[in-house]
Amino acid sequence: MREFHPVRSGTASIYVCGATVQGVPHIGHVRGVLNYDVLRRWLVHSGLDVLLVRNVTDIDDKILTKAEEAGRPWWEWGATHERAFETAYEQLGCLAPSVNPRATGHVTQMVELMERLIESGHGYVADGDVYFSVKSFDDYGRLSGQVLDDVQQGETPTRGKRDPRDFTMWKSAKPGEPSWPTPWGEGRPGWHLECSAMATSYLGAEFDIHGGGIDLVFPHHENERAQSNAAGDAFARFWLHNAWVTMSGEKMSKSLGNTVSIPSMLERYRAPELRYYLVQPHYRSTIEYSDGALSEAAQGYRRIETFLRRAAQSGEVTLGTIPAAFAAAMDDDLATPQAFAVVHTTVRDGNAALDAGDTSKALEFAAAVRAMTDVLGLDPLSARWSEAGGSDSPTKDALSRIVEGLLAERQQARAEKDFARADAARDRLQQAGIVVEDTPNGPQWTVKSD
RNA sequence: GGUGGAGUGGCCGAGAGGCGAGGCAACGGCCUGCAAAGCCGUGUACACGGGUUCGAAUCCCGUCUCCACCUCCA
Repeated sequence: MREFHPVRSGTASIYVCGATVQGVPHIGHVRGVLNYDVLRRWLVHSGLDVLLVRNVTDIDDKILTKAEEAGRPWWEWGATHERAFETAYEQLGCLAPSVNPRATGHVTQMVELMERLIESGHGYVADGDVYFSVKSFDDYGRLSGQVLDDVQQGETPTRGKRDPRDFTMWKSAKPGEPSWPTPWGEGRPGWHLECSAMATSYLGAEFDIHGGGIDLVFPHHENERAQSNAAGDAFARFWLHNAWVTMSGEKMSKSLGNTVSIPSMLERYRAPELRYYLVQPHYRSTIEYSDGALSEAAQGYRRIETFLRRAAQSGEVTLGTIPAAFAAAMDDDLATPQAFAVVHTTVRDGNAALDAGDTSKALEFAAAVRAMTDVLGLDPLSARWSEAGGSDSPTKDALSRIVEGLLAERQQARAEKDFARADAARDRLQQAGIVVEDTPNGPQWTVKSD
């Protein structure tokens, strides 16, 4: 951990390894993207102009085999799942990246990088494949802490490799597979090469932060770093790796069949509740998925939401200033758990101020809560999450009239002290999923989501 | 075999030598026609065994258990 100073003052450049678009996104995939979204929002709030590049690996062995199994063109398979990922990110309130480059669109840059590596003796060609010579780069292994001699050897035949530990930058074309022309023949990109090429082509030879999942440390990021540094590019100054979402103690993955897809989650929870669940733990700690923990997170979000709605009845809740404790937490390696603690103590203070009738103080606390949750992408009053957003739809309008009618009857019954009738009205609404709460400003109702 | 990480109260989840982060749940109180929401109060937890220290969840030694990476993976 080191103090963050950007390469170019006033700007932060971030490259994140995005999805290999071979299947539907699960909550583990989204977790990482959410973390970098929070990081980006925080850096923007800190006054930096953030450039965020999130790549799409749209050519890869798995995409080819899965597309073939499904009898679909490989490019359609990739595009379909790319859309699924983008939709999931958007639904959870991730800001769009500055650019989301696809590997297939950057072959020119990859060829250029390989040429530099071959010229300098770090790369070599064998039977149309292009390899990186691991031994030619002294610093190999430093990022991941791996010692070259102790690395377990793969079982794949080494073909033209000079050393079995050398990795493939470019794969020669096989019959029926898509390919692109290079000086060494037709072929397609290797996974490590594409990220090196895309990162530097958008962010320059040296940039600030490179992110991705913890599994990418070795070999992916180690290899990216080797390629770029060996080619003379300073590359990333900071590496961030987010941990997993696990299920029954095991990492969530398609091969284990323990994934939870985003669409199925959103049937049970609202998007900001799921976002709260994934963003609250520290990004470097594993989230052991459980229904109980998720519903607790949803409760936590609702507590904030309820407070802000309550406050909004007393006046306008603006985006206020961020408390120092929150900023200190976020500045400390993105310590979101402590940041959430600050949010909650502010909520408590705000509720207490409301109870005490101190409106101006309450609105001040509420404004601080909005500012903090805004940075976390969780502001309940934002246009993104506020349910008032679609209130003028005919359906909502009709619902609202019926509910208001029933509530008026209930108020009448209450005034007559006919509490049985009043409670019956409330029960009827409750059965329809509508929760009624009495406040000093009269009864309030909300549609409950679960 | 090598590398990295984890084990905290009923649950989730921080912290990192003395002062119990925060949330959820529970219990008691206030408020309420009753609820709900909210507020106040209650919990004495840090895998195990030793040690260092006036004092250890936090440092040291040892042990156990779990996870991840070294093959595609967020």
